[in-house]
Formats: sequence, C-alpha cells, structure tokens
Amino acid sequence: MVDIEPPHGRPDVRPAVMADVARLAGVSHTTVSRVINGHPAVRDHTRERVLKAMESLAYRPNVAARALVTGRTRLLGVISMDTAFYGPVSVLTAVERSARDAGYAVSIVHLPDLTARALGEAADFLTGQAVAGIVAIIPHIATMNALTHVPDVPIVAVEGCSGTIPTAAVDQYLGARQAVEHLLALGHETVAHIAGPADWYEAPERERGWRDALEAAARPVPPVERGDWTAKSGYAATGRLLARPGLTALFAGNDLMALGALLALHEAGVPVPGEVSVVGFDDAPESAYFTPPLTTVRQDFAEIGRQGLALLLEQLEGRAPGHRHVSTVPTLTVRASTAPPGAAAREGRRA
Amino acid sequence: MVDIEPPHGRPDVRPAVMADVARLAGVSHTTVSRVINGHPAVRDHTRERVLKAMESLAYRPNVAARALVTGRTRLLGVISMDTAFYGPVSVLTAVERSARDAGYAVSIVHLPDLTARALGEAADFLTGQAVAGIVAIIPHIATMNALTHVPDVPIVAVEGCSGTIPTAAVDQYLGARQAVEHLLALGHETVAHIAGPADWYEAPERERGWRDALEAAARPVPPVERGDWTAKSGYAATGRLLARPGLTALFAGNDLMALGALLALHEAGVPVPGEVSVVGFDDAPESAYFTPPLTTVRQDFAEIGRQGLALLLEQLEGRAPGHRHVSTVPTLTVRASTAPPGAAAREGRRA
DNA sequence: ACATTAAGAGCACTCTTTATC
DNA sequence: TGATAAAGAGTGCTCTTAATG
Repeated sequence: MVDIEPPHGRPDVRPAVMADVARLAGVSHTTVSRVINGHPAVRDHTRERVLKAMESLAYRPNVAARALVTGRTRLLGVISMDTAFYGPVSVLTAVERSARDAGYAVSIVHLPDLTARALGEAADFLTGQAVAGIVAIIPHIATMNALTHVPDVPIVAVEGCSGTIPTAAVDQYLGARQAVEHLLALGHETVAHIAGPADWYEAPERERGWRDALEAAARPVPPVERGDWTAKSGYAATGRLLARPGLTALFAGNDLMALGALLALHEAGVPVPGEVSVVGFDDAPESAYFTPPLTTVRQDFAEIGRQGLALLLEQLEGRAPGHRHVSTVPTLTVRASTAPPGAAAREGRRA
Repeated sequence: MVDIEPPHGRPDVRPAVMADVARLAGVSHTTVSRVINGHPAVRDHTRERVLKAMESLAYRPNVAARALVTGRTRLLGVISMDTAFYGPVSVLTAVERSARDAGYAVSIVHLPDLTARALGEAADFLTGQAVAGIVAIIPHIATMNALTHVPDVPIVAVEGCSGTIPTAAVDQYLGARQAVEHLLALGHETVAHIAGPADWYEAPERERGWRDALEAAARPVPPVERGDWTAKSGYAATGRLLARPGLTALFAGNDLMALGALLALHEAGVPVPGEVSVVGFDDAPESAYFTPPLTTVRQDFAEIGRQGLALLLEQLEGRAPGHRHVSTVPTLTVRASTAPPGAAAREGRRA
C-alpha cells in the first residue's frame, strides 16, 4: 500500500470526494452516488457501510459537480429593494426560511434603484448564478413589468403585481375598506387619505378601497394627499390636510406615514383620537407603541412569503399551479388612535 | 453537414457553451477560455472575434463547471437573525451590495433561534454551498462564540464581537458616552438607563459607556432597567422607572425601546422633554418622527457592512489584514426629545 | 431472470503542456 | 526564440449501460 503524502506532513485537508468514500466502503463510486440519491438498488448492508464511510470522512457532496452534471442547482434567487421597510424585510425572511426548508439556498440581490435596467441586471446576475427560480419582492409597478422579459427562469412575485407572473399578495383593497369602514362605523362623516406613491402596487389598491368604502356609504370623497411611504412624507401630507376644514378621520397608506401624521397632529395641538382619528396599514411591531398606539391593518407578510415560495416550487417541480394568484386577507387591528368624532369635547378632560 | 434537430422543431434553447463559441469564432475552446479570463496571450483580432461570437450566442460561462475545476466559487454566505430590526437589515443590504460590486453572489441564511446548534447548521449549510467566505451579522454573544468552531472558511463578524474573528462594528461605548454626556451637559443630575439584553454585544458596551460617563462626572449611578430591544419592553421598563422618584433623563438602549418609553411617559402624563428627556440609540429613519422627534445616537450600519465585507475580501485574497477589528464612530443626533431639566415648569405653557 | 454492483461516458470548464507561425 | 494557439488531462459527480452472483 503506497500512501503518497505531502513531505512535511500537515494532514491532507483536501475534502473527501466520492471516490474516497467508495474506497473506504469497498464499493464503486456508483454505489456511493446511489446511496446519496436514495436509489433503491442498494442492499441495506452496503448502504450502511457507505453511510459509515461518508460519516467518518465527513463527506459533503460537491455542489458544483452535481450542478454541472444535472444541469440544475438548488439555488433560488430573490430580488428585493434597497429599503429597510418592515414588509419587504419580513417577506424576505419568510421566503428564505421556506426555501431552505425545501432544500434550496437563496441568493439575494437588492436593486440599487427602481429602474427596468437595474431589474434587468439583477435578473441577469441571478441567471448567471444558474438559479432554478426567482422570487421578486418588488411592489413597484413599472419595475415589475420589466420582469416579464426575464427569460427561461420560473418567476413569482410576492407583494407585487403582474398580470403574467404568479403572485402572492395581501388583498390591499379589502384592507383599505376595513380601515375606512371602521372609521365610518365610529361615526365619522368622511375619511381623508394619505396615499402611497401611485406607481407602487399597494397604493392604488388601497386608494380604491378607501374610495369605494366612502362611495358605498354615500360619503363625500375628499381629494387624496400623496406621500412616499416615509414618516416624513406623512408628516408633510398631514400638514396639508390640516389646512382643510373638518378633518376628523385620516387613513394613512402605511404605518410610517401614520407616524408622521401623529407627529404633525401633535405639533398642531390636535389630540388623537380626541379630534382626529388615524388608521395606518401594515401593523409593524412598533406601531402598537406609537403615541397613541395605532389602529392599523395587519398584513401577514410571512404568510405571503411562504405562499410565494410555494408557487415557485410548484413551477419548479412541474406541478400545474392550481391558481396563479394567491391572495391573503388582512385584518384590522383596533388600538387607541381611533375613536368617535368629537370624543375630545365629549370627554372634556383633554386639551 | 448533418444537423440533428428535435423532430418538431421549437428552436433548440440549450444555452451556448464554450465549444459553441469556439466553433463560431473558429478558434479552440482554450482560446475562448483565455478571452474570458483575460489571459494576455490572445491577439486583439482573435479576442474580438471571440467576443463577437459570445455576444451573438448570448454566451454565459457555466458557474458550476468553473467552480468544479477551480475549486472556488464567487459565492459568499451571510448569516443573520430572524428579525426586522433596522440595524441588521441595513447591514445586510450593504454587505450584499458590496459583495456584488466585488463580483460575489450572496447566499443568506436566517437563524431560526439564537442557539449554537442553529448557528452550526447555518454554517454547515453554507459550507455545503461551497461559499468562499462567511459574514456573520449576529450581535449575540453566546451564539457568536459558537462561530469560532466553523472550519475552513474565512469568517468576519459585523455588528458583533469575537476575540478571534475579524470584526467591523460601531463603537458602542463611545455612542453611549455621547448620549449621557449630552444629557448631563443639559443639566440633568443623573441619567437612567434601559439596557438591552445582557447577552447581546451592544448592551453591555452601551451600559458601560453610560456608567463611565456618569462616574466621570461623579454622578449617582441608578440601577439599570433591562429590556429586550422591543418597544414593548421599553414601555414596561419605563413603567418601572416611573415608580422611582426624580427621573428627569432617560437613555434607552435603542430607538425602539425609546419609542416604548415615549408612550409610557405620555400615558403617565409626563411631558417629554418638559419633565423627562429621552435619548435613543440607532437613529432609524422613523425616529425623527416620533412624538417628540427622538434625540439618538446614529450608527452608520451601511458603513460597517462595507467594512466587514472588505475585511472578508482581504482574507479571501490573501492580503494580510492590517487591522482585524475595525470600529466606526457614531454621532449624536439631537432632536426634540431632550431639554434641560424642569423645562416644562420654566416654559410654563405645557400641561 | 433478477437483484445488486461496477464501468465508463459525459457535463462545461481551467490550466498545463505542446505545437505552430 | 517569442508570441499565439491548440490539445488534452483533470475536476466530482450522475446516469446509462454492462457485468456479476
């Protein structure tokens, strides 16, 4: 037996390969491969010897070799945006978790900006990595539309929209209606709305829900103020809203803009919910600790992340996707930022 | 010329391989390889023919084949936690961006819990993917220590700590001192502290900074209240703080706990900053829109993300890392939540 | 003839070695 | 001889085909 060793012998740390396992187990590399892939034509006794050999050599299959020969990887791509917003972040986490549970690794790319070019580059990068599929977490309409052109890789959208791509999302319209109906049920004559940017998927949907709820109750529909999802924009929009007469109820497009609204109202000496009620959208964890705690619409981001991944796996495994657009129902969480109109006056112990 | 085609001829979409390029360009596969890898021994004329062929075939090198033969991948692993906290999320984004700029893909794994086992599995998963290196974004001490045992892959920690692993982080101690010194300079006799969980890297550092600042000014050091970074815990801790006499200044371990504190103070009828001043830590984007806008310590998460990646690349490329622990200086951002003690009484127009 | 196992041909590249102008 | 190009072995695995008991 001739063992050629490196002359000044730190132990050879080259990772074990299949041939090493085969040699140690006294079988051919083919048999080792079969054991790894669960092929039935292996005697139990043999399988155990192989398993033991793999164990003792700490053998790990080489993913590159495997990918090369099979032409497939266990790698999924995720395209997300460059924001720390609660929603996309939660979705990403859920997608990654589900993917790994299904035995896939996740390669992530953040878009530097919301252009078709950036999206194209991201998709290119991922296909260059030979990803088996792509999950897009991009609730931006124009950017998302560019995704239609990505070739040869199954794609799903989460928290986004696209006529042609399978999608998992929360029913924004329904959430908005719930928010507005809650306010109307409290007795408010109408509800003002700070909408998100019109080119984001959620914004027009929420706006439509707001409008429909108002019209269904035959209430006046005030003009929309528009923000960009940030607290800053919510603050500014509320300033404009305050210049109008008769504001008693405000539906903000998301929790962050609601936060800005709360500050603007506070600075203007307007008690919430005493004189103005505020509702948000998202139910980020901190929204329960705003001053006052925010009534808001809860979206289950983790759930749509999981659903999106399931949709992708359906495509990857060739199962016919039953329904290509999955939608989740949001729930209204009532907290301290909403009350009947004029509550301040009636209570008489505020301001 | 015999072209064997699939019988009912949708065009063959098999991606082009190097041999196809070589054939089209009329050179050998070796030459194509050289062009791809920037080898000098290729005539300009030849190089151009090859480039043109690659272009017209939309050729993309096969990463698996490449990884197989070179034994290296352009893949980096990131281990993060399962939270939507602003800090880790921002770091992750910056790391990914920097990695991609350096030509690396990023595979991410979120820890389901903060145990050594979960960490081990995550690291295992990543080494199984043959990552070239790992970035750990885990500011949890015990978990992080388990990382020392990961074999054979260069590792760096960002926003974490470890005696043995190269680290990029913000100087927490300094930030805490700045916060407390700001409060003392305003005239507060002492400063209460809501610390983060003791097993997280940042918490003891901030606590130490707080204590040292107080002691350096010969002030009494009140007992610490402890939270878990959430707004909820900040709210609860502030409740306990309010039971003590003489609270005028509060240094919360992070912005979220400060948010909870703000709510607790508001509900207790304590004006901020009129009767109590509050300082946070992190400077998340929304903190500027708390009620009132929060004075806080700004950490440049993106910067430490970039630095962490740079540290990793140094290891990967064999450059001797000059300094293995990189530290960034945070800056105090003063907003409306801090004022001299007794400001409410002096101003006389509040509550 | 059947359940197991082995042999060997790729897979798409890189890189060393050899040939050519 | 030196610049440029080609040949060919090797990378670790899967899978089809052939051999074995």
